[in-house]
Amino acid sequence: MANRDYTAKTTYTISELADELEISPSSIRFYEEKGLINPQRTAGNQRVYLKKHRARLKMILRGKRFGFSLDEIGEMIGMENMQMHEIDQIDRSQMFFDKKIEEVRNRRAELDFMEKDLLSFKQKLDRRRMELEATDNKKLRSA
Amino acid sequence: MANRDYTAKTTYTISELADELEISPSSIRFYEEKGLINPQRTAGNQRVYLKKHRARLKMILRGKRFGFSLDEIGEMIGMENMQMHEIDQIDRSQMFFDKKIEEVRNRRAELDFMEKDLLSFKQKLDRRRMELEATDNKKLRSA
DNA sequence: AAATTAATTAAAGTTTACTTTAACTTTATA
DNA sequence: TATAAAGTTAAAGTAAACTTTAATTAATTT
Repeated sequence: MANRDYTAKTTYTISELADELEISPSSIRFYEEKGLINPQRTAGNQRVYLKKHRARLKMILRGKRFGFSLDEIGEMIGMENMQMHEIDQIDRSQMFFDKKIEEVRNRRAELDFMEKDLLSFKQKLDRRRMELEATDNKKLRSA
Repeated sequence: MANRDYTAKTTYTISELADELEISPSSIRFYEEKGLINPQRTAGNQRVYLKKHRARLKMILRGKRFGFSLDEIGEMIGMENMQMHEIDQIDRSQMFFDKKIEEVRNRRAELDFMEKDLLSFKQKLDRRRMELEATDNKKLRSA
């Protein structure tokens, strides 16, 4: 296959990624400091990000939105990259992930409650709106 | 109806609520300072919480777990309690809640991604486990 | 080649959400 | 009724997650 280059983007500078993910370059550097991501470097020492780094960052942001702390996210990443030499070690990690998966599933139920809270706020406004409209109509008729 | 008292609990001290909701009394005081809750007081100035305060606290905690900041939660509560005198005002508030409800709904999709991330970590471990077991069996046979 | 523009680091600063402390008062228990 | 346990406030302290700054170097544009 000769000379294929569909100009598909495969590397990113820090600010390209920052723009795309709507976070600041310093946040990305901060995550690196915390050991959550390890980009390559150019000859001149500037960070170069590949698809996998972008995917990793997206995962970090999802974890954050879920409510995991950066330390927790770091723990997961650490386990993912760990050399697993013993069945026991694997079992413990599996249990760790089972717990996290359950947390995620429980969270779904909470979202339902949250939605109910918000809908009930909205309905309260609806009722108030109908009252107001009734009053306004009365005023209009009597005018 | 004479003398009914099913000893059903209708008031709480700060530490009773704190214990039940698994937060510290100071957190509850902190939420009060932020204007998120307003308990009654005893003659001796101690806080007394009713069912509605308990419900309010639960809502605050749900909001927090969702990722709303205390300021955002305060904004919602403020709108709930606001005197709505104008249709316009109501419309703006409705739009506010519509946006929040959409956020909650979008979050459900993210939970699915999060779960996928975690499941894929787990499967990686599964594969590693099978490799390890195969190797161990070989060793056993050759021993 | 000169001048922007973007990147680098280390360190200090900021915000949010609490927690702790201290000095004191109220309520419950022995 | 004395003692202990729980509550009160204001103010200072803390941890996490960034952000800002400053001094410097690299890459891009004109």
